[in-house]
Amino acid sequence: MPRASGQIDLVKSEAILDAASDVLGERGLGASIEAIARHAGVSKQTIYNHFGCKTALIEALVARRVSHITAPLRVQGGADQPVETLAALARTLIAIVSNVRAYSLIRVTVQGAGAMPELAKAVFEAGPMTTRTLIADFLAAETKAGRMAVDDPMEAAEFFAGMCSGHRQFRALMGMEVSADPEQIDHLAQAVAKRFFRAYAPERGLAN
Amino acid sequence: MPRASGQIDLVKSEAILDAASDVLGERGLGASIEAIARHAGVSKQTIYNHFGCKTALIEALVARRVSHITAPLRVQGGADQPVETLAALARTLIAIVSNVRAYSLIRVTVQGAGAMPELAKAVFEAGPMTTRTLIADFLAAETKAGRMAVDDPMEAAEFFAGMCSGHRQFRALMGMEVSADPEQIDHLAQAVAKRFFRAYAPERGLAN
DNA sequence: GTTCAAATGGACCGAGGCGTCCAAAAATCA
DNA sequence: TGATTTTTGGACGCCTCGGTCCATTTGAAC
Repeated sequence: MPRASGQIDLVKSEAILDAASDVLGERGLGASIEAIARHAGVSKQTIYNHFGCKTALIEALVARRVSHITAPLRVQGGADQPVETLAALARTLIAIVSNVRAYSLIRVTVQGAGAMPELAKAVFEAGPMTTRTLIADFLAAETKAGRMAVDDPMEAAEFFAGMCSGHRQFRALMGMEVSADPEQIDHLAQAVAKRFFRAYAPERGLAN
Repeated sequence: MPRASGQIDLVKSEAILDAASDVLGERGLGASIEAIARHAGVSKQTIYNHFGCKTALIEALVARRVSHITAPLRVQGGADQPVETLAALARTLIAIVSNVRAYSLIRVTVQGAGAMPELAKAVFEAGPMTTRTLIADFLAAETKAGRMAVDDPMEAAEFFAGMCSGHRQFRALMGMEVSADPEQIDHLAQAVAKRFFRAYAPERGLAN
């Protein structure tokens, strides 16, 4: 019997998505399908065989990346000192925000915001939004345990995330350099945690 | 005698820049010159008479907007309660970040980051960077006066700015809705000021 | 009203991109 | 080896856009 129908090469699919991520990240939404095909070592027609059209390709790309985003954000509980958990959280967040490579997706989304708003929403929900709720949940729990005094967890989570990203997000979006030195990140994360905890510490027991 | 040479209509120039701001903000860098011309009520050729080429038009647009950005950021000193000044500052910052119209420029810059990096740098210097130094200066002064205890003013300024922008910047960049209700903004600004001050208050005299 | 630059609008060119088509080659299973 | 599908690569149509050209109109200064 011949090869069964619909057996497109999944490895090629991945390669195409990788190439799309690279090329789109570099040249933006204006990057041509041909460029992606070249970069993937694949013919243009194959891309159309796999994805149908350019927007479908981009949607697939975003969908795949989105599933990666949520992964490293699990709140690693355990430490009974909130400051330590906060610092760990901050370290993760800052690392994410400093990872220039991850911005290919976001830059594409920003560009395409007008043409495909659902995409922007999906990215936002998968990224910043889930992050915020995760942090908020943690803060609420700590408050209930009496270790912190957070009146509005969602708001506070936003403050926390904002402190972590600062201008880094902006810089990265603009294609400017962003230092990803682990030592600096760690220092920054500790500062964020210390100050944030101080801002929301219970009345007595102000840890330094 | 005839009209002197080089007397292009400055009013038209402004109209073109306004239109460019609108259309580019809506449709992104991909917006056509013709669309801008239509929106400005001007012929395409006129745009070329005034600006030469598309990138020059965009540079002019950015330059004009950049001069607007810095304006409302003057630190209005006077209040001897740092919290009040902080709140005023936060209100201004949040308003800026919530002003969706202002993002036409930024979105264009993000898109063009690859093609014209000097532009991105100029926007960054004029906007976030000067903001940060302004805030840092204020914090340093307050610290010197003993009303606050900021060890690293630049870092703290970044935290402050981050708390103000939060996800709003991100959302706006993605073309999503951003509430600009003055009442909400005011509430948020007060929360930022209160928490930030608490994070950096001198050892004694923790104003609630 | 005369004069000359600026503005108009519409045709035009060339480049480049999306998406299609197709015939030949490669890969897969029996 | 044979049947069948995918892949390839290149040509093609179509469209949009940046930018130019030009004949005509508008309008400001004299």
